[in-house]
Amino acid sequence: MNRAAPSLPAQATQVGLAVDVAAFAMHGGELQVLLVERGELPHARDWALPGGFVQPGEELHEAALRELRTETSVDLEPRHLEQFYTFGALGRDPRGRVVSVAHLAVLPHGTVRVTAGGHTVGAAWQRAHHPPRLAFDHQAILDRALGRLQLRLEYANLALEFLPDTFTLPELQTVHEAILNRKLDKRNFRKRLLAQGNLVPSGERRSGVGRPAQLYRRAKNVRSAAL
Amino acid sequence: MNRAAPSLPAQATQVGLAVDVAAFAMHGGELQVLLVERGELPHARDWALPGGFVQPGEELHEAALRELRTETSVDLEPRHLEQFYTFGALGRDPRGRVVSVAHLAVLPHGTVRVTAGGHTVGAAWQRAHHPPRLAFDHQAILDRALGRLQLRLEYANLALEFLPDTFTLPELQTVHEAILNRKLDKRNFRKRLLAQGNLVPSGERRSGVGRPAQLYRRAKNVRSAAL
DNA sequence: ACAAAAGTGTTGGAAGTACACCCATGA
DNA sequence: TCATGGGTGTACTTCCAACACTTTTGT
Repeated sequence: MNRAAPSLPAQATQVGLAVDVAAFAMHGGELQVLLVERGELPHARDWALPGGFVQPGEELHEAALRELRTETSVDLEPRHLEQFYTFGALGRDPRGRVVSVAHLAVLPHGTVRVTAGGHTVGAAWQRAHHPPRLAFDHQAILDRALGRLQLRLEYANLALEFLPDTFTLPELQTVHEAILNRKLDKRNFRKRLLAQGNLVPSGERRSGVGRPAQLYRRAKNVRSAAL
Repeated sequence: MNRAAPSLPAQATQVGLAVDVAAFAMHGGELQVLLVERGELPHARDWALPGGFVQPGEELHEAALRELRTETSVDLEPRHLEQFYTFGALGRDPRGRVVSVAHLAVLPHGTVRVTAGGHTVGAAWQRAHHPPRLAFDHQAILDRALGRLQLRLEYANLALEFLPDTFTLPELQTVHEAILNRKLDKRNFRKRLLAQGNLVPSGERRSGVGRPAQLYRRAKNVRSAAL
């Protein structure tokens, strides 16, 4: 280790460092993404992913959580957050050079209420596969986030994060279908998920319109989706 | 579009923006990573991944290519480069806050000669799985790069990038083994690769010590590894 | 002839896909 | 009784992993 701690050399470009968060949840059988309505220029009144500038002395993931908290009132644990790509193209922000480290977040079930704060005038869930027009290059960020989310579905049992403690298999299947944006075969889906051994029947059943469905919960030893 | 182009707000943290490149090649049947010996503080005389600060008006991938060119004399096409993770932890650089966007590069076969330039005093290939002690957090960057490289091997026929136009199946297998860092079964390997249909026998054979091996080239329609 | 590396097939298990009917309940 | 959604099994295919001997060449 060197004792000397010289400061940044002159040729080091100084840029604005930002984070953006693509936060997903399931509502009404559809995959939703959390968006905010900007209150300031540029792109005032446009929808955007929650995000903003990193503060001095703040880690990237801390900044992402803070922005999410202040702009949408959603308080998240670090383990539900994953950095997935950095957007730094020239001209992506009209104010100057801003590099944004984009994060993927999976919101635990029940995170429904969102309220605008900070510099935003609105915060709302929107259909992830059919969002409104987005500010900056946020559509590109969202596209890449969706791709990453689908990749994660294979490994981690990510879908469980979107559901309450107990849930039915048809509900779980709906989550998978919403993320993958396509229909799955019921029998094959159940076979695969149950064979995995991560689900245990709770004994209870849930009545609805048709035949009541068996309720399941995640097995004890299953680690919650490592993002 | 807004006409107004306000400058960055006061709360925008300004940080040093850097890129680093983990560039790989095959030499002597082993996966090698391109390292430079630093000539300046901090970490003078330590080995590091090629990289440096992004210049104003320069895209991230351009900066990565430029640093690679000036520090190691390796000239690369953009399609051989992929951004894979951004390292921005506080304290990762003693000079101040520096965020580094790390890139993965696969060097086309034949890229052997490297010469130090810029602020470096040395440039050399080193064993990717057994590198010397690295400066900053570059060991973590290298680890993640290796992981990404292994993932890429499945999809894209990445391994072909490491070989000349014509090559033998044992050579191709060696590349896979070097990247995965484990041995593969010869028969299964050949079956899988040939079934893929991306290889065509060139008709020629290559003589060496034992029985001569059939030479192959990639099929016409095979896109070269999309990184 | 021998050393050295290339080349070749079969079998078993695991995982995925396609596909159609019966069951339990509430209205 | 009927409408609604829940629940079940089989056959086929594909992919992967394990495994050992023969062939061709140079020396």
